[in-house]
Amino acid sequence: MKLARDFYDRDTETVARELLGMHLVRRGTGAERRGRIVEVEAYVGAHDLASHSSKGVTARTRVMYGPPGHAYVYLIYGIHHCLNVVTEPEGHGAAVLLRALEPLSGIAGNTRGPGLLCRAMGIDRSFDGLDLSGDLLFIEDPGGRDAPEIVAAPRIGVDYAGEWAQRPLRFYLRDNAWVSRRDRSNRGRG
DNA sequence: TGCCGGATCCTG
DNA sequence: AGGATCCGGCAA
Repeated sequence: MKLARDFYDRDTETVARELLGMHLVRRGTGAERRGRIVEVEAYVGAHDLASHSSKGVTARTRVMYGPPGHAYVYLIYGIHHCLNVVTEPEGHGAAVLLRALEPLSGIAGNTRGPGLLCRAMGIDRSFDGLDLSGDLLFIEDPGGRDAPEIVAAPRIGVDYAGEWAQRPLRFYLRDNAWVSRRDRSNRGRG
């Protein structure tokens, strides 16, 4: 069933881990597009120097600081879109970046990587601020699954963030073929 | 108002 | 290894 707002209104690392294995569902454009979330990153709040919210409340981060259970979508390098889901109570400035999907149905193209994920799911900046309790874009718990084996690793592309760059806030399903990058070292399981 | 650089991806 | 290509954030 569709995840309710209280799922998102919790500790960001917990939400990130629990999102692994959930289904991201996109409707409103022909056949339903559905993929299994296999890789995420947690951006835990304004004190997290890798997070856009560390700049404070601005036009761009307004949605991140808004209520949980909404989409935060931004444009990166002028080309690609990235999809996040806002977590924790309003005013906290935290979100989980969805980095890769295992295609399940209705998906054409690559879903390994946040930009490719958005392209395959038909998500752009018009989705910024969208309420995930609606029918256009939401996350569903497929139920009936065992607890997945999760690997924790440093986040990708945040080397500018000092010690926060090293924090193991990237999570993915161990041995899943759809994860965007393979680690050389399998550190930080958990 | 101008400039710098990025939570990426593709090609060479 | 480097280019694409837009816009947010900050300095002036």
